[in-house]
Amino acid sequence: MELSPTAYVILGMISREPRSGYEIKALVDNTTRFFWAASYGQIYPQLKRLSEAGLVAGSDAPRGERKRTVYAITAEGRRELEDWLRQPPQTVEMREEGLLKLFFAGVLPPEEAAETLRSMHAYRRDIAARLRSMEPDAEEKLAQDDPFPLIVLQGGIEFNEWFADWCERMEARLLDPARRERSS
Amino acid sequence: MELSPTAYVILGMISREPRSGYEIKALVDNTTRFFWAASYGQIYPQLKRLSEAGLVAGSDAPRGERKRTVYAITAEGRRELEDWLRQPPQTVEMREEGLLKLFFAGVLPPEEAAETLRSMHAYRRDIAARLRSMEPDAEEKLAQDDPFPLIVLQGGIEFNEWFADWCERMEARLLDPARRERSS
DNA sequence: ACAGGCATGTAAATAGTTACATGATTCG
DNA sequence: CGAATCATGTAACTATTTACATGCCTGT
Repeated sequence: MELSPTAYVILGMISREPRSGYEIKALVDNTTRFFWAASYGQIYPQLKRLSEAGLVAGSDAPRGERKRTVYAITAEGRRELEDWLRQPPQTVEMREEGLLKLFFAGVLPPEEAAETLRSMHAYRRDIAARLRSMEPDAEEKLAQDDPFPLIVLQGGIEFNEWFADWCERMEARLLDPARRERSS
Repeated sequence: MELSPTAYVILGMISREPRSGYEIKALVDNTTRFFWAASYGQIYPQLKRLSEAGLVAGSDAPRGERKRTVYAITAEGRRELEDWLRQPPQTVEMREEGLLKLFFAGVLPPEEAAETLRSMHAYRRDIAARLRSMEPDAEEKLAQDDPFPLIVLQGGIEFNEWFADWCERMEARLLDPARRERSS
């Protein structure tokens, strides 16, 4: 069975409890978005396909009068998820417009090039702060015996802090040509 | 003028000297690929569009009998490139299947979850080594008075080394539950 | 009454990859 | 001679985003 990575996001998100498409989207936006995003345009059609393939099972779960369908993972779906988790990860893609601009920044005078680094720094600092504010949430998950969301979140914090720090160091190096040699 | 980021990759790559589509692709594969990739299917059609828009100018530059077109940036193209460089970077996308698997790794027993970290570690270590081997090349560029390719490359090395190290630390933490508290 | 969140979906457009086709040249 | 590299391109497919459409429920 060849499933798209987005399909595995869905399977993973319902592996502990059944959820609606809307809830899956909200969860993704609060957790995996930073390294794997998904839109409604992917989630709802995928749920339909996974349901047809027997990897998830939908059931009506209205909230009051508002109708609602939650999807649960099936035994076959769980097998599929576990098989995927056991394969070494393949896809690694990154699109960082900041690094791209920095790469070409020699076209501009140094002061304007440094501005790119300042934007990148501010962005990474903000993301780090936002992730930090999400830590208590993930610590709850740990209490529920799943340490991984917290590990990944702390990795994200550390990464964004490293990146922000790197931007600062490179800005300093850029504005002070004497410091151009490598510090390592 | 609304250009795709790939268009700016092309403009940037020919900002110092004219190049053929083939050469642009090769350059991208050796440099920006790690944070911004481009395929022939994007490059050749883009070159045509940029040429029609007057941002680049193609001219015949055969090598022997083999015909070949190199594209040079025009004054208008350079203006466009510089304007773009002055805007704060927007696009940041990341797809890291490893982090995704790690996020859901609670589904598997710890020893199998650690295997994902080992794969990620090996991958990042190899990338770091490959980038290191590219350093002499970028140091040449610095001699040509453009420090940015080297800065970006060294950032890539540092990032991959940080990531590899993080994977090692998380594997240790995972296999030794006593160490579960945060070290910071 | 209205804003905001809950809830499900689709259509259209854009972006991007992969595979293929073609052919010349260079190096061992 | 054969393999690798230079060189240009397109077609088909897949993925993904964005915008739109619809309507209910809750709190102020």
